[in-house]
Amino acid sequence: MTLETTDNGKPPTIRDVAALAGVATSTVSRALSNPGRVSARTRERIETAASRLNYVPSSHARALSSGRTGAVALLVPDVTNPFYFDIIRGTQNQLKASGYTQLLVDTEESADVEREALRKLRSSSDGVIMVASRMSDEQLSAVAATHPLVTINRGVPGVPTVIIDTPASIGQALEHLASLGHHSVTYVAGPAGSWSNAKRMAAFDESSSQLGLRTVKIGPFSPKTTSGAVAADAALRSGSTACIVYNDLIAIGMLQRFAERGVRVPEDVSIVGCDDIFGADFCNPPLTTITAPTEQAGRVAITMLLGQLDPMHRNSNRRLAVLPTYLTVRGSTGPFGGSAQ
Amino acid sequence: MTLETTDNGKPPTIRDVAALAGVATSTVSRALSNPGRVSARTRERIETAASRLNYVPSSHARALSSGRTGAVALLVPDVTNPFYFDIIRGTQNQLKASGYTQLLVDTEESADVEREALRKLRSSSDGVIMVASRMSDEQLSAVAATHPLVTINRGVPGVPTVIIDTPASIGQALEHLASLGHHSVTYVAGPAGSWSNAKRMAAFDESSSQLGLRTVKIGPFSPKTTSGAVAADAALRSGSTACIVYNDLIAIGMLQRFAERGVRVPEDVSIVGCDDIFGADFCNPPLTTITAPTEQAGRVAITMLLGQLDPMHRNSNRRLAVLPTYLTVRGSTGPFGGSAQ
DNA sequence: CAATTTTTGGCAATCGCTTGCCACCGTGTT
DNA sequence: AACACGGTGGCAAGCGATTGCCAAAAATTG
Repeated sequence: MTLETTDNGKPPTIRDVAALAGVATSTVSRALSNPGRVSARTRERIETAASRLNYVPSSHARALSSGRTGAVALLVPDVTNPFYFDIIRGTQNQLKASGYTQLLVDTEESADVEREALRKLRSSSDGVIMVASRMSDEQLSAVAATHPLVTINRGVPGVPTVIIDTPASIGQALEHLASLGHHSVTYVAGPAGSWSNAKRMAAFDESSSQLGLRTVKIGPFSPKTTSGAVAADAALRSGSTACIVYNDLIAIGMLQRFAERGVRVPEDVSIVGCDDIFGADFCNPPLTTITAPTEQAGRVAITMLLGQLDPMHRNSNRRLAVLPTYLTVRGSTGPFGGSAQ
Repeated sequence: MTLETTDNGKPPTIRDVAALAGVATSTVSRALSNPGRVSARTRERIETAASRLNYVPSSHARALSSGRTGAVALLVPDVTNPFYFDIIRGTQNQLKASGYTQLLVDTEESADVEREALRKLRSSSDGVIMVASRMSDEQLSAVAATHPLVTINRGVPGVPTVIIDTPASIGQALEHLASLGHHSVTYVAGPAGSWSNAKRMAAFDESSSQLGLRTVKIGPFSPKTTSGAVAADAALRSGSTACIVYNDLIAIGMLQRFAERGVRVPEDVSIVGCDDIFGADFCNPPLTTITAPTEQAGRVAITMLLGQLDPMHRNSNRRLAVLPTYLTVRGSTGPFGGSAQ
């Protein structure tokens, strides 16, 4: 039941409200966005008028004159990668709670697309969250210098970042494998340009040498289940009895391939994934993986970004958040040969 | 390498470009958005100037004066439901191809949230796609009357719609079950307010009576894997040997519960899901399901919406698209007792 | 009760771009 | 030679808000 009293066909503007309330537009503007600035009586009159007209301020007009857009852009490498689902959900929720709108952009795992998107969005958003950006440190720093920016899973000196500390759990995963009796472990690498892949690989190298494990590395592979087939075949050829895989998507693809080839998991080969995405708990066998607090990452990133925007929160101005992860053991890891030890 | 020649600190405006090119702002505006309107020579000069300044028109200013926002809102009941992810991907891709921006909103499966979002977005988007809307027919018609709207999986008379015709394949699924020897089939219902649930249930009723199958209905259940446990227990109590489940999320949850309880699928009970979401192919056992062309649905919806917006395309003005589905048989269906027949 | 301070509300400029209307220019027509 | 006309480009009026500045009104003070 929309009663647009001033029904000239177009949606009501601030002027219509002002007229109905018998005040100037400036007063309406203040009453609505800066309550303390007008007396309670006038404010009330204005609010009544506004709701009678079902008035909604034009975000564009507001953006134009105030410079604030009320929107935050989220740049994600691939919207269909389940890993990002919960990040998107996290940012979405946190933004809505603060009255912001989310602009979602799929950057197709390309630095160029990221750059192009940034160019366009710079003027139409108050800030940007970039997830697993492929851009160079210099470029990201440059962006951060002119526009509020928070990165997720991409550390850049001087740029506020939230990091899901998957590498920290890789040691734990390797210990888990070692204690099951594995001596040789393969790292199945993700995309070449990926920062998190580099970090995971480095942690793998370090921990495995500490544990005295023999290691092999294969890849890079695209982070999709379809890469699993090649990865699985390569893993088999590597001669290791266990794999740590860049992410669950590839790991699940490998599981499928192993099933096809009659390779038993975990009797013939153990698999550890990363991220604990949707599906990791119900694939066959369920995947042992490093669980990541992805939704929290989204929320924290927004909190940090809003902190940059709103001078109120300037105090709580963290520049870095490192979120802990943990190993979730399921059915895809076990002793080689299947004998409990 | 950003060379903002007119570097006063702020991003360049159309005025800067005009000055550099030695023309009026109106000419710049036309050169950029209405190429035929200026001579080739001036246009070129302007384009050079614009790119030298790295000029990007302000979408807000443009929206304010022209009324066109270049944005389309996508209202989705739950951004973390994998079913919607390919829709999001589809709209995203199609929009980007047409130079539009996507505004993603999670409506939390609530008609109220939908209404509120619409109120806000009406002025900040050129059109809206609503997926599986919970609003009433009247409300949706009212929205469509004042704002370009396309619904997905929610038929409303007079409102352009794209429907994924899952009900059409339910008959096929029932035949499949009947031919495996099942005589009693349970429908595991989705949310009460859901249009697609109603349609699927109706198709289930009709086809099952045609096939002379005994039927039971249980539910409603929330479309999440976590509902699967209750649903599985209820299904067992129903005494049927097979289930058709509102969607794959619930179906996968049921699979997990059955495994916990030691109920074998498909020997003890057969399961058919709907949608063929991410995960349906690698759960245990892989799910027989009705495959839906979700990404295509997103693309088609955008095409229809853009058709409403752009007078150019007014001719290709379809009001309804029905996308066919098909049954994908995997491991979760089989003869009762496990004996091939 | 006059003087001073604090509130409250209005005026008008401004944000960056679009677009209707008009003027000018160079050709083509009669 | 006078006139008409299509092609170009400029002028200026918005679009719907915000906000600095100022004046009137109200509250406080001595």
